[in-house]
Amino acid sequence: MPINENDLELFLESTSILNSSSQNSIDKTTSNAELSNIEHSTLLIPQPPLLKTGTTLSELKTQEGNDYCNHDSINETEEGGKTDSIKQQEKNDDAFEKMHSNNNNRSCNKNNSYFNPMLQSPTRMPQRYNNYDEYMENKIFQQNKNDQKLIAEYEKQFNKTYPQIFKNTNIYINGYTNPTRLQLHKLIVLHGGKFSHYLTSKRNVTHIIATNLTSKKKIEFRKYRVVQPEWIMQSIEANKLLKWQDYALLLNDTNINNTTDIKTLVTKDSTKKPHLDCNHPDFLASFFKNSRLHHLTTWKLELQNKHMKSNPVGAHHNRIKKIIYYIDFDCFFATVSGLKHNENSSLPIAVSHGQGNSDIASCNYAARSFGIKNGMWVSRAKQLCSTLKILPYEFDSYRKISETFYELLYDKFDTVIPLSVDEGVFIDYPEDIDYKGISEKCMDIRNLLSTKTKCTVSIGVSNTLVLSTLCLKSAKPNGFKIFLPHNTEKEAVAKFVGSFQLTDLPNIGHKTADKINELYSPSSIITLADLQSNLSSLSSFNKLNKLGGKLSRKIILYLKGEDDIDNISKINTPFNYFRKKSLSVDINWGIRFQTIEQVYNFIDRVVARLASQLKSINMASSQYTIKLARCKANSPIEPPKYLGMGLCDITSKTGRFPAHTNENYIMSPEIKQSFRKLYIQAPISSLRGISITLSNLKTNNDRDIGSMLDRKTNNTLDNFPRLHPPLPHDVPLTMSNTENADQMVTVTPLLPSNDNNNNNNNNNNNRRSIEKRKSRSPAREFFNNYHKKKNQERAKHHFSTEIDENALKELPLEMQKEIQREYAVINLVNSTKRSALEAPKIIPKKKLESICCFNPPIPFQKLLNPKEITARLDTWILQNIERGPRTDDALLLVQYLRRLVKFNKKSMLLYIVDHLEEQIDYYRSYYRSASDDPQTSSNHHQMPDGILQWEKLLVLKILPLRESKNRA
DNA sequence: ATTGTGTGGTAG
DNA sequence: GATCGCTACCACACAAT
Repeated sequence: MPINENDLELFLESTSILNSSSQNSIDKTTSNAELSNIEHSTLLIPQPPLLKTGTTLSELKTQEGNDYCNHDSINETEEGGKTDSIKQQEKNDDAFEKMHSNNNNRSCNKNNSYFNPMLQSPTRMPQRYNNYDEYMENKIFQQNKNDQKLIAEYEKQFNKTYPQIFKNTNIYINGYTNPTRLQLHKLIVLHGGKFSHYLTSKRNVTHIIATNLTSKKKIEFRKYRVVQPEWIMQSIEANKLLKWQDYALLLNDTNINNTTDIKTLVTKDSTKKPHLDCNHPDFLASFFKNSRLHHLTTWKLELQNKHMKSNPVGAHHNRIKKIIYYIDFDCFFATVSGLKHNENSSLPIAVSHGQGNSDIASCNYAARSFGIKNGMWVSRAKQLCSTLKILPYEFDSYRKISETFYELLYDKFDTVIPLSVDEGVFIDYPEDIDYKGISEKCMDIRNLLSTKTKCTVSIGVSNTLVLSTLCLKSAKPNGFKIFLPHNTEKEAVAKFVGSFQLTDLPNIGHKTADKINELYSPSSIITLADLQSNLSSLSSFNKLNKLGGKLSRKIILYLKGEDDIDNISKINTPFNYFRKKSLSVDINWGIRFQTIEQVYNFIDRVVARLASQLKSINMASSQYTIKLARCKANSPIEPPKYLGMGLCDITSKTGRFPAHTNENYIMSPEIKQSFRKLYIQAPISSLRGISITLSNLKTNNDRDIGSMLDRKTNNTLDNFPRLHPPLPHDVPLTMSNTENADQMVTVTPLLPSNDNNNNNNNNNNNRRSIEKRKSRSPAREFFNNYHKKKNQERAKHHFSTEIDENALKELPLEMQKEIQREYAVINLVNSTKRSALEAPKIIPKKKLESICCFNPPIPFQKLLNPKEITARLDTWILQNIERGPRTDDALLLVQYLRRLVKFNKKSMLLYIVDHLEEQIDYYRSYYRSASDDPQTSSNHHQMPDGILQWEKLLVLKILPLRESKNRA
């Protein structure tokens, strides 16, 4: 079978990688071992058949594509993945046929299962077992069973029995061999040998087959019978077991002098717990099981799905009283682990996996008094406090206590927003503020939790999220703080905020804190009070702007104890705020690969995981980002942390799937391709981290929003969490179901090509596109025509779904509904333009009337998207803030707003006016605080005239419009 | 000018 | 035995168009 063009391209590309890496490997830092691995990688090129006797190669071939195939086969090639993807376009039967007649020896690889998901046997995806041993045991059992099955099939098909040459041997194959591992495996098994997939079952292994060993392995294997593959081949040829010594790879006297009796090699480390490296199929699971950070993220999702509720009173939450409780366990992990191990909590305790270069996840306050901090390495912490007690993680307990925590508090508040396993925001909307009641509530909660969980919580209470956060900081540990300032008490607020450190403010981490310090006072460390006093001059204000516009605004608001829009929407519309927008897996620990195939296998596993997660939440993705960490050129090959990533260069690449999908057989090849583009000029062994992100998520069906992870269904219907705000059911939306269904490719990418035009063009187009296509991805190519057509159609709609996605998420729920109706109308209007002119009846009049306010949307300077409009207004205000609005501009705006009133565009009007008010307020408060400051007011920055004019415009012209709407 | 990409930061 | 350095999201600079 000739190598087809696809393969050729792939081949060229893969060899170019290899070339570049071998160039690299010339320099001193690269070991010989790496070089030899690279040479081995050229085994990607199909090899000529070597077998002659015993079993013929053709006999082996007929078994290819058979289900008999190990999921840890190292023989997966990229060509395999690609060609499979091409073939999946064909009927599955055809594909299977071809597979059987496949005439080169890129044999069995697990991608075969991509032909048809149904082919995936359950054994391929190991179930979860209680422990690793159990898993191993089961797996080995399965593999032996498979071996028996294979023998039976061969004997049946070729009607002969095979001489039991390798009886009583147990053979393991290390690394690349020629013939391939799989072929050797079959030969060994057929001729009576046992085959070990893992060296972890070393106690039984009698021989190790290898053609090449890394220096490390040479040492490791020096007591074994390490034999070259020719031993197998020639033994079969000779029809008897030849002396292995003649084929020994390692010339080791002690072994050669050994008796030729086949005796199992018992090694010291046979009892050792098997080491899971990143090539092991269960590495991901085992890593995640022990990763605190992974648990944090998954728990957050779980808890939000299960316990989040939002019962604000009315649409405009910011105008009614709210009491925000920020509740947080004190050094949660340390406390719980301490309880579990009956440690005295007054002694320094920390939670960590290891004893040396291992992160401290949490330490108690006794430990903190020594200067120990979370995230510090144990070795360093022990320098600070030699008596520090290191406790293991107790993930189950953490999770369980967290569950109790939310269950106990769920009914006590109007709104519950879990932020983590150990902390959440809880909100009440009382009619009046009852200080005594609040502090009693705090005490009750603390008592309750302390009796039920034996853990202490701290509580910060205030009326904005920022202030609550700060209150919590000052309440810790084991206390509560209530700070509910009146609107008039600005000074008190400023003073309170000023008493904190830079990093105490949300969104200011150590990097930003350093930056701010550098900006204002490189020599000493400044506090928030320093920052406050610094901000009163415009030049200082501009300094802050170097952090970026958004962040500096945030900080200015925070310094006054006010929430920014981000915080507000988090509180007011949590379900909207915490909608799922992306899904990713990051692994930056334990990543050590030798060959590109191992990486591909790994990517396959990661993508499989992502795909199943996507499916479980009933979503599909159209964009991915792959991010790689490779160790920095001059940093040591092994970092101080065991299997850590060390210092790395990080690069990333985004790409798009041909359509929305959640199938790993579409995603995987694409992502691998991006990997190849990204990971160039570096040996595979320097890869230290991989992250794959899927974004542009879309639900399969907007009305049927699936569960996020394993959401429990014990909630009442009323409180049943939703990821999206409910959509109006009677309104045809822009993202109509039918259109979505077309966009979404969930099962197989087979297309009904009943479009006549396209069909005719296809043949012509194909020839051209093969010549000059950029993408080597068959899936992409396959979709190209389809997608183009789709886009053309969509372009006719003036409004794409993106408007909904981006613009709506910021708005309160009520407004979202209304604006969605607007878009529904817009869409109807557009569709009328397109097709309804010929067939005007396409929109029944009744339907139109049922949509609340059937008026066409009102553009502002040709803009329709509310976010775009406010953005334009923002720049307009910013540019004219000091000299005031120009009359004609102001007129334009007012006219626009009046039109909104006239056509009853309530939500839009409200949105715009509120926004304007907020903006002008923002500048006004800035200039006011500047002019209040005695030091600066004399020099510059009196309240500029422009501000007054803006205010005038706002108060006299704009705000009344909002009121008129209320009356109407 | 708008849109997309790669990078960086933060939180818990 | 070590060790388990995740992941969602936003913002921004800059390039591409």
